[in-house]
Amino acid sequence: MDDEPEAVELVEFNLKQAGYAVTTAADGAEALKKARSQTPDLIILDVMLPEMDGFEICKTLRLEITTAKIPVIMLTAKAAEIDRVLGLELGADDYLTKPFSPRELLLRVKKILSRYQIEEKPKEQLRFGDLLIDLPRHIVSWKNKPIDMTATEFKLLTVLAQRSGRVQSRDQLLRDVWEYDSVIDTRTVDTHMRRLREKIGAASKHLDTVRGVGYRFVE
Amino acid sequence: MDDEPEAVELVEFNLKQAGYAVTTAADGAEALKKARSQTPDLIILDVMLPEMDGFEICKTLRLEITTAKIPVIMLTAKAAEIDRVLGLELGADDYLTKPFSPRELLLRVKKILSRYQIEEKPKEQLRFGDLLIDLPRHIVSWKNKPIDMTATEFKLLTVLAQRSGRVQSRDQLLRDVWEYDSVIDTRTVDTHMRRLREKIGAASKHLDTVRGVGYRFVE
DNA sequence: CAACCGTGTGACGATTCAGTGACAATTCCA
DNA sequence: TGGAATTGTCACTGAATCGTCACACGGTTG
Repeated sequence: MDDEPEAVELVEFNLKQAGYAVTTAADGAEALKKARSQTPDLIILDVMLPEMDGFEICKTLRLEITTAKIPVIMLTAKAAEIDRVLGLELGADDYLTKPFSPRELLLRVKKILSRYQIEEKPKEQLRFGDLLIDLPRHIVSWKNKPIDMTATEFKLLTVLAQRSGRVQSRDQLLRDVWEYDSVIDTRTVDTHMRRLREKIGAASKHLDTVRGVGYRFVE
Repeated sequence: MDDEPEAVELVEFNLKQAGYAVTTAADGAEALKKARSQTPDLIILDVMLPEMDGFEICKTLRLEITTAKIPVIMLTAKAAEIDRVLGLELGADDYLTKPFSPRELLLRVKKILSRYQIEEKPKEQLRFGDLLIDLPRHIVSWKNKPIDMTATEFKLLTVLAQRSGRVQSRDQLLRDVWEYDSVIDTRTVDTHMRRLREKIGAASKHLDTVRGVGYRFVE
């Protein structure tokens, strides 16, 4: 997320080389949008950006629940302390002054990620556009409006969403949602899918039927 | 804890100015001794030290229970990356390359301390609107009027409130409220929830039942 | 085109679940 | 020690939820 295309590419190339999945953004607005929708493990942010500067973005990221805890590394061309100060007080986790070596960047990234990985836990929230599934709160919401559903429906949706993109057979779902080696009819799954679709309304576009195979959650 | 007396003094002066209590050590052995006996909130360590170098000390600190969790900031004269790596791999929490400004040091110190403080303070009081739970006093009040309740009810309410928003299964509650791996019937939880709700009256709007899952405290 | 297969749908009885009142066992305290 | 407070269990009940069925629908296949 930088203003100089080549610099962005360089960073991207190096991070990808190192095995990280990288998404880039051309400006602040895009960066914020992607941060919200993808909730990355780490954000690298250039201070100098068109429109909204890096400080502004960092501040905004910190204010929103979904992005508040994502570590941020700030890139700055000015070595002046004041920039650093701001970066730190804004809650950035680290910073680099340009020019920096790719190796140095990788080290920072590695360090930050390892620090967070220690505390890392399985995802508590799954977000797909306007659909939010909050596991510990046991709440599903669509466009910030909570959707009431039964425990079974919640579990079914969760299992599908956690395996987003992969088709789950009815048998698979019976095992994972109903847990015991159920003596339950596989058609029961259909009924629950129907009820689930009814309840989540527009969000049911995420729930695909794969004829002859099973069901699939799509993003 | 440095090998150059003036530098130590400078750091000490600045930290004290900022209101921190500072202890210094002239060499590695002294540093270790003081770290063990005083268990400070933070250790600033120079890489270059007579006898035992900073890496050695850091490694030793990490090995001992009393000092393992104390955050360490490393100071190094060499900007070479390799040193940084070592510092990081040794588990230092941050580092500074010399020369550094006092202001920069203060920022790092502040940041590290705040990071740890956030994780460390269990709240003594929980307040949700008119409902106040005072942990050390063992008092619950609603609109400033104390509510009489039994120890079990208090614990139950506390556990739920401390995990506000997150659904707790009956089993979870049995583990956390009754503590031992209880042979108690999970339905017992229901009974206590009922009594709790009766006693706290209007405040029971905070106590949600999540059918098929458990109970949840909502704000 | 017609038979077929798999899925969506509406309805309904069966089951599960949490709230409730009662009661015995246990603990607490005077 | 004795009575009161607290605690754990149980059976009962209404309501929510669940599983199943029969049928409708729509695409696929021969």
